[in-house]
Amino acid sequence: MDEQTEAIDLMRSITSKLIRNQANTMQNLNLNQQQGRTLQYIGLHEGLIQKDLADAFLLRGATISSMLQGLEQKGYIERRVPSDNERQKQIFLSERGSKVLADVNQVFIDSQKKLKQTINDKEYQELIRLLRAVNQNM
Amino acid sequence: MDEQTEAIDLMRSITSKLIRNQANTMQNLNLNQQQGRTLQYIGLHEGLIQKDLADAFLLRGATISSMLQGLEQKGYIERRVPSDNERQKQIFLSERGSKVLADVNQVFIDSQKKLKQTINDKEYQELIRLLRAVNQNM
DNA sequence: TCACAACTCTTAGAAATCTAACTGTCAACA
DNA sequence: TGTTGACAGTTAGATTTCTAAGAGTTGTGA
Repeated sequence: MDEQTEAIDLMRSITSKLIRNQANTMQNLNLNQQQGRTLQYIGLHEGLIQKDLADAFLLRGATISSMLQGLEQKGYIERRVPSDNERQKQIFLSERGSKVLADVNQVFIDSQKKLKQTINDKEYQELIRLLRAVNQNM
Repeated sequence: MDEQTEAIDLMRSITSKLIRNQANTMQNLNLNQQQGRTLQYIGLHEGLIQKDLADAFLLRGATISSMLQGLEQKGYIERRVPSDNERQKQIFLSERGSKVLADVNQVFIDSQKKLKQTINDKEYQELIRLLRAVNQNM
């Protein structure tokens, strides 16, 4: 592997494997990875607006718009225009969405468990520390 | 951040930022990130067949097929059926593809430099070591 | 040898994502 | 108060990626 790009090559490789591992289960839930991540984020920040999602995932507003239309059609979320600002739409999980979210969370938890098993506990703690620093400073 | 999924959340976050950083330059080259990665891989393994790409990137054969049609239309690659196995197609960079590849490589090198600057040298070496181990054992 | 499975790639059609342009709402300030 | 720019979200159309099904080629075992 080329040393000049090894770090990002490794991250991409690991990410691909994680997505592949999750693919089967997510497909049973009728979601792709991005939709699953979005449901998770909504669960943690109910009432957020679409722009918050665009910022969190570094995606275009139009992409969020389309994705949420999909999640709304599947009955996983509800969108409401707040009375104090008619430009925005607040997003909430539906009852059905909350149920699916539990399954989605489990998929990601299992993924992390799998990752954790590849190195020992001390190494894992160090990896987390380093990734935090990288993420924070980028 | 949820501890149960923090490792994968961090990796996804960092990956998103890398892609976002590269987006402008890649767009000038008329390529997206996946297409850039594919050109890199072809450059390193000229004469490989489509299946090799599907395996390397954990993508479906159909996806590779479509993507290569795009790269072929743009004149960046050539595909040839080898005489000893008519099922396959070997892939080569065109002259134009080789030129673009130099620019693409620079984008990824710059990305890694940016990542490297977020932590000190010793930490960076340790990060590489840990990512290698994770990637290998997954 | 020949039937059948495996392999490699393609196509068709659906879904997701992107860019660019647009609508409607709010905020700032002369 | 009225204009102007910023903000939040949508739509249209192109591109990418996916799944499912299919075509042609090769390998294998009876």
